[in-house]
Amino acid sequence: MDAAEFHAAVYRVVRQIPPGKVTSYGHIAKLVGMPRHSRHVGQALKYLDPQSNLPWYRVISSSGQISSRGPGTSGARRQRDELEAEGIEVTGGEVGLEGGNDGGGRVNLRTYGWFPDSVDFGEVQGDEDLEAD
DNA sequence: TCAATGACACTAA
DNA sequence: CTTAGTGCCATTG
Repeated sequence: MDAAEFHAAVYRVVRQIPPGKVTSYGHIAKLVGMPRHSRHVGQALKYLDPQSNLPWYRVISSSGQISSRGPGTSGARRQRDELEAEGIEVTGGEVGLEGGNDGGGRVNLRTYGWFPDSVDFGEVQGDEDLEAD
């Protein structure tokens, strides 16, 4: 699979994330068939066009933590704002609480997490047996 | 080619 | 709850 295909696959999955829900880089990587490429999922999102209406903000780390794109960047701040706009509660990252805070907060995956075994943008794997929560 | 990097994940303490 | 360490692998200099 080429980088372009990988990116395209990531975009397809991200597009399936329902409003008010979030998922993790690792899970997306799993859905596209490359569970070890969690880091590259983030790369794909970074490489996408600003014009794209892709809900990249619904993708966070497996811990529910919004990735801090580094001090001086407003990416995390925007992401937190978008998530709150979707009705998602974001804890931490309160501006003004700590100096140099770029807005990195956290989302409760137990409430807003979206982790399907597969997505319906194409074919699915006949996986029926899974652990009960 | 080698070395360093990264919008990560997982386990242990 | 936190910090530290290890694994991961395409991309980049």
